[in-house]
Amino acid sequence: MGTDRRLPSQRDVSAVLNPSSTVKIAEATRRRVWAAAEELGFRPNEMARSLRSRSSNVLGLVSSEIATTPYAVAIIKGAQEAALARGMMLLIIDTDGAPEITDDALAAMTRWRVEGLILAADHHRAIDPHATGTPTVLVNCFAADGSLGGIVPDERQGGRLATETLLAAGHRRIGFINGPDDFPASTGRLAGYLDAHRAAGLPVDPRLSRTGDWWQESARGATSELLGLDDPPTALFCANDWMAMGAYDAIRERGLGIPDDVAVIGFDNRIEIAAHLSPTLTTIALPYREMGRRAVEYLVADGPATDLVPCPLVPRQSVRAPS
Amino acid sequence: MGTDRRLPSQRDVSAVLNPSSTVKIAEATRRRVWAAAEELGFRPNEMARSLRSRSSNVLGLVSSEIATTPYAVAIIKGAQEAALARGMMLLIIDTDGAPEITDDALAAMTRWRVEGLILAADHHRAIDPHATGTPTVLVNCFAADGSLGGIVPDERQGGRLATETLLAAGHRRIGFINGPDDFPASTGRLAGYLDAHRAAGLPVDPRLSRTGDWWQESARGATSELLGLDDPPTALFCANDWMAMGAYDAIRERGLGIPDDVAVIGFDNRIEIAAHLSPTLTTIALPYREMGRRAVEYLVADGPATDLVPCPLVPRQSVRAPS
DNA sequence: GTGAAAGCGCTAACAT
DNA sequence: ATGTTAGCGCTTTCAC
Repeated sequence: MGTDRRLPSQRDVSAVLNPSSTVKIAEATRRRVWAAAEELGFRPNEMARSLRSRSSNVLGLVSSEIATTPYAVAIIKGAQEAALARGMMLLIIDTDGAPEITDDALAAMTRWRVEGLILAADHHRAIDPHATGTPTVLVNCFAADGSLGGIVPDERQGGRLATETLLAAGHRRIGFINGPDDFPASTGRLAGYLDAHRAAGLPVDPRLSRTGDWWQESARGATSELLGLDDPPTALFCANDWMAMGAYDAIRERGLGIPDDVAVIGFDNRIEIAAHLSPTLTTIALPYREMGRRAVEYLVADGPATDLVPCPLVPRQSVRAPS
Repeated sequence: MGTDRRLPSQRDVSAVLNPSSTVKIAEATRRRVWAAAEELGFRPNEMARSLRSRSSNVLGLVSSEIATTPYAVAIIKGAQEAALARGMMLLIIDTDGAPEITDDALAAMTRWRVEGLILAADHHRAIDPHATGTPTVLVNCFAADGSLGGIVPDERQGGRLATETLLAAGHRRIGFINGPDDFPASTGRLAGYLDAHRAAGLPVDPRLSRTGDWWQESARGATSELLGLDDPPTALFCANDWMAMGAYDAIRERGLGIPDDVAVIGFDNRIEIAAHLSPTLTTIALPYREMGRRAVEYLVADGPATDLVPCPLVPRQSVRAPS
């Protein structure tokens, strides 16, 4: 019975259980350790591990009002996925937008010695970031002073894609109902609308652009005006799905059909709306999950300072397929 | 110049910075410690603290598909709030419903030595919980074998409240469009519907109850049938907001008005729908945030084994105010 | 290849 | 009221 009955030392156990250890351990020892760990249900204590190795393997995510906003949660989800895939923990705190909670959250992150910090916002906007000693990425927001890298949706590409989708379906007069000027989403989506026209060699009729307030009613009015023009648009690009919903109302009021009389494309892909209007709404999605994922990559691999994530098309019924 | 220049010992620092310490420290020492901590930006290392004190001050929340479901996120939010208020960290992992991720999540929770575990589901249902060595609460779900305490919405009280709201508005014939039988939400809401009738001394006309599939179309059909009856209902209780949306369609098709010809009440308070229909939808809210909050209380204070959280009314325009 | 020993940053028990 | 010391559960030298 040549079985070695001595206990492996602590060091061996550590090396076996720790995939990242470089220490060489005999196969026999490995097996004994695994078997014992299995039998005892042993789980290494992460606190002790972190303390000793002076690396917590923890990333922090502090978000403002994300967890209360139906869709932006996907940012958290994406970050979570990426972190777990790398064997890291994600510490998440949502602040509801309250500054004192943000301070507390940041303090907590420091006490837990997070190795990187993700600051995320519920909608694309500028923020005034606290300086912490920790590597930090911004998601869905950017530093007003440009001091920090930010991962944001490529609004311009999205606006262009929306417009091109309409162009591809044969439309030549495309109305645009935008949000207020002071949102990055508005300026970006407008730029994309213009880009698409330019690329197609088509003139832009300024009378076809209106500004709404992101809400349904404003777009209903704007759509009515647009449809009342001598040479009305045959398609409408609404800068968000709520406004697309308002456009639907106005189009129906005139007894017109979607997509045959007027095609409509939205932005944001709020599926509770987009997938349930009739006809269902073709729209551009905000790549939240991907943004969360990239935030983690950025922190661990030191990615680019600013990252524009493309917004994909979600084709549904409100735009005819190209012929 | 009586200033004491000696450094306070480690023990004093620990006692001062630790609110829960019972050790008595002189006021002068306290001040010196605070000042130094402030100046150095000192933040105690939570890992070391947890390791030594053999208590992690961490709670774990593992949820299935919550972070991808627009509203149930509020469970996480509520739990977060309550945990932070008690100075505890909440470790959150959403599993997307995949069993192997759940196992990983549970293993991670163990390695971080969580002192309590919250298992949450995206909709009210029975689950088959893993046994872990850690105190566990279920939220929005219950153990099929009754082995674990669960915090769930009081569907029955909600169904009763919905029905009573209609009764209070003067309605006597109330249609009920329920979800499929095999959901706790369906059986509970039906029981509440019956309760309200019984309490009001009103008979229940079985022809007024229909079963939908939670989706808009099914309720549209059911509503049409109901409205085609010789003695049609003057009010409709739809077991969720999507179905209320379908009821709206059917009511409009008949040229009837809401709430004057037919009142409608929904359930779930999916605000993206409820607040944006016209007229806006009166509905019953699921108390997700409160449920998350209670889960934490349960774990730290050893609350009741099963907890039914009341569902509040959210009055909007689809039911006339009581006269 | 393996074992022994030190020490991460704290808290708690024991002295003074 | 304050200082000293041991040790939480690991990882990492360092000697063998």
